[in-house]
Amino acid sequence: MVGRIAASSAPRSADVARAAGVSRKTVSRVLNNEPYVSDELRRRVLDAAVELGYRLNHAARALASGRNRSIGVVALGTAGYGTASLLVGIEKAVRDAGYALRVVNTEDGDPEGISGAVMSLLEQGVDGVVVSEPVVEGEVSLRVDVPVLFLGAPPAFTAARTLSVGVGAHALARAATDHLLDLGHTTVHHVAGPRRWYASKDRIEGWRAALAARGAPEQPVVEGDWSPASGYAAGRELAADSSVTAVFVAGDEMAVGLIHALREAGRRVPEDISVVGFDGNPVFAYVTPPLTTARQPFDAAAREGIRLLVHAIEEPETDLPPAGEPPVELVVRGSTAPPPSYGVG
Amino acid sequence: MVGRIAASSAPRSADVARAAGVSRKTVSRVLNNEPYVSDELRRRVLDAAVELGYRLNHAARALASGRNRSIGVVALGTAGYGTASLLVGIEKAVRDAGYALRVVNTEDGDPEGISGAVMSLLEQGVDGVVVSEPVVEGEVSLRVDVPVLFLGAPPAFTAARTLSVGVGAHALARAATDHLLDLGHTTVHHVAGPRRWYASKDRIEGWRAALAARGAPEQPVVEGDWSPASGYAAGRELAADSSVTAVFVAGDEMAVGLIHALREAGRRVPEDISVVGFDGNPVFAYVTPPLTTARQPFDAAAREGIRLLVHAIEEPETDLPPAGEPPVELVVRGSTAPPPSYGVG
DNA sequence: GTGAAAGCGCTAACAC
DNA sequence: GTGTTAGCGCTTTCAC
Repeated sequence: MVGRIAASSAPRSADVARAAGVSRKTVSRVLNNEPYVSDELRRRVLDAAVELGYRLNHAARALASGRNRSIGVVALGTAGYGTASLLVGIEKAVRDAGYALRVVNTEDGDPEGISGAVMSLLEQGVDGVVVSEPVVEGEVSLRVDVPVLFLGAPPAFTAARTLSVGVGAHALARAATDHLLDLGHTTVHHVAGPRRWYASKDRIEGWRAALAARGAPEQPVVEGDWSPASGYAAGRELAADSSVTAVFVAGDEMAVGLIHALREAGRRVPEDISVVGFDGNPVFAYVTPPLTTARQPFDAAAREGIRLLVHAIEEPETDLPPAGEPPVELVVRGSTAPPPSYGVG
Repeated sequence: MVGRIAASSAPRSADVARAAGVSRKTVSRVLNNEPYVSDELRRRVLDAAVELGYRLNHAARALASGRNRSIGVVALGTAGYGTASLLVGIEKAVRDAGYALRVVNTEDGDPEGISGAVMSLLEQGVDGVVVSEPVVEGEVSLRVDVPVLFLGAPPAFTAARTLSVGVGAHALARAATDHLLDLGHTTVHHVAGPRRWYASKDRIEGWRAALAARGAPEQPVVEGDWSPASGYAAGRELAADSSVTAVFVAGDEMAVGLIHALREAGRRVPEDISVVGFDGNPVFAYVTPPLTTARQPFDAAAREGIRLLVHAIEEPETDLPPAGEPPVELVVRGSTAPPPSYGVG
């Protein structure tokens, strides 16, 4: 048998062990921060590893240990502020927890797409899965043996261990509607996202609850698709109805489109019609009029969700009580005002 | 030796082989779409795999074969439209190529942060790395034995095999400036991103080239940080200078902030001052005035970059000529107009 | 066309 | 505290 002469091949843990004059197992212990290694050996191993430019092979570790130290996320393939903010928050929380992140987008968060994405993540070997803003609850039943976190919605499919962390959308929608009602509007119209999205339903319900609590008349929901163009279309529709004085829109971008249509139709915002958006993208503080909006706690939700998920991965036995919902934050800017006085407009 | 009784443990390729009545190697061949397997056996193996709910173990495959079928991306940890669009494009291209995606963000794309991120990706076992919009060229020298693609900038560090795909920022900046000059403005001011970003430099140079080509006087660059707030600050500064009639801003969000400041200061856009943004976020078609902007070809750049990267991974021998730059796309909306007539304003 | 043996780089259980 | 022995589940020779 001829020895491998490949001088430039990457060093393995055996090389580090040899260089440090210890066994491979000791190297393994040091690399995994396990106890029962003398400080002296630990030093020697670490020095040797740096010296050789050694890099641990995660695949081998995963195969031998059964643990991957990685988390997979299923996200929506859009560059929208909400989706992107959530992903950034997830990545940071995952990295801080010492895990690697694998991402699979679904073009359209339907149950089949999501289950396919989860499947591919499972093949890749993840210790946990995050489903970011699943669109609908479905009867997809996957054999998933790792914990699954649903972010921004209740579980969208059955799995052995599911967790779920909301963004407080119901309370946020209610606060947005209450703000308009407090200003003196007799009722509030609502432009929602697509019905099949859980996020849409949640906001609709919050809006409805606020209306019901004040005995305000409920209005038919106008349905958009999150795009500014759909908000614009909704705006044209609502501008035609002279009784409209206040609108709660389920997304900032739709709200901007709506305001544009309203102004084109000669309706002033906020003098004639008040508008509240949803999300909290800071850039809309600089449009005319600056957009009043319900800020979603993307970061806090991601952090809290990953904390729960990692706990479920590392200590499957003990239940960790979820922390309370993050505070409701309504950002009042210039797109809301009291309704026009009767008999004056 | 007592057989494992764990009835619920996940099936392995040996189980599939047994169920199909073939050897493990044949299963492997079928799963990897290798030739020299009879259709009949192929069918039997596939059926058995589905029957047992078999899922391939990527870690084991990576360990045995040395290939991971995964690509790592180093991105900026921001939810901005540009970064997010690029990531969405990368994910889709990677998935279409049959690879898995691993993501590591850097809080701040400095050389140390990037090299740390690349290192962690390498440990995870990726076949290629994408560095999305690195901030600066640095003297970071990593021992990277897989191909590295720099997206939106030239190579930021040395590696064995580097590729780079631009977004045509220079040409885009030049087109934006030319548009303003064509309208009759005698010169164009520029609000840039942070100097240490490659993206900022590229745009500055395109702007400068356009000015120089017409013999237009060059103006000092105002530096922002991509945020709308920094655009607002730049707007206050520029509003104080009555000679300003046209501004090319290196990012849409800064442009929106700038316009807000201009209008607050009593300068009309576009009547008094024309503004062009950069990126192409569609929502800004719905603000007042609708923003004229240079649209970055995020998707095309990501697709082309990943095509090159995958080629470099799979056929390291042959060089693939990069396709031409994508077409320059200037979206003219309402924030630009001819300069105010002399003696009238 | 198909199968048997060996081993990828690491960690698990055990011995010392 | 430390080292030894056996695999993790797959793909790779190479024989048939």
